[in-house]
Amino acid sequence: MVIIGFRSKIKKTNQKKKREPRFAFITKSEFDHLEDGYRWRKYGQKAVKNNSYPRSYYRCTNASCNVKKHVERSFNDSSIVVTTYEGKHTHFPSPVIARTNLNTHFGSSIMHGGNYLSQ
DNA sequence: CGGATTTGACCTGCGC
DNA sequence: GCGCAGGTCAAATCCG
Repeated sequence: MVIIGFRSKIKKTNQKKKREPRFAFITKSEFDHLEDGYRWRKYGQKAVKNNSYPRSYYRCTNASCNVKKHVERSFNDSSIVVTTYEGKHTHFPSPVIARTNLNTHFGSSIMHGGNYLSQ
């Protein structure tokens, strides 16, 4: 029996063609999945050496949205997670527009609006 | 039934 | 040239 569904996907070696700006946010929450107005789908998880906690990779579920989100736990405070957004939302915020009310529930979330992440 | 999630395996790039 | 690390995708599975 031959192996079906083999990885025969042709990927362009141009992966490093464009450098998208990255924005890092510090969010205080013990939950990795925070509702920021969009729906995220986890597509991978890898452990980081600097941190003893695994890093989660999320991607926007919208077809017109090519935004990626990386969620990593803080090394000193396991209650703090570092959310890094990569790319920009090119679609109208509507997937979770009704969930905006839920966003109010996250009053404990602090956002250090600072793009201290230098590319 | 659909959507979302999980884990494993594979690929690429870089360093020495 | 080879090895290592990091990153991503696919398929299968589960829940509401």
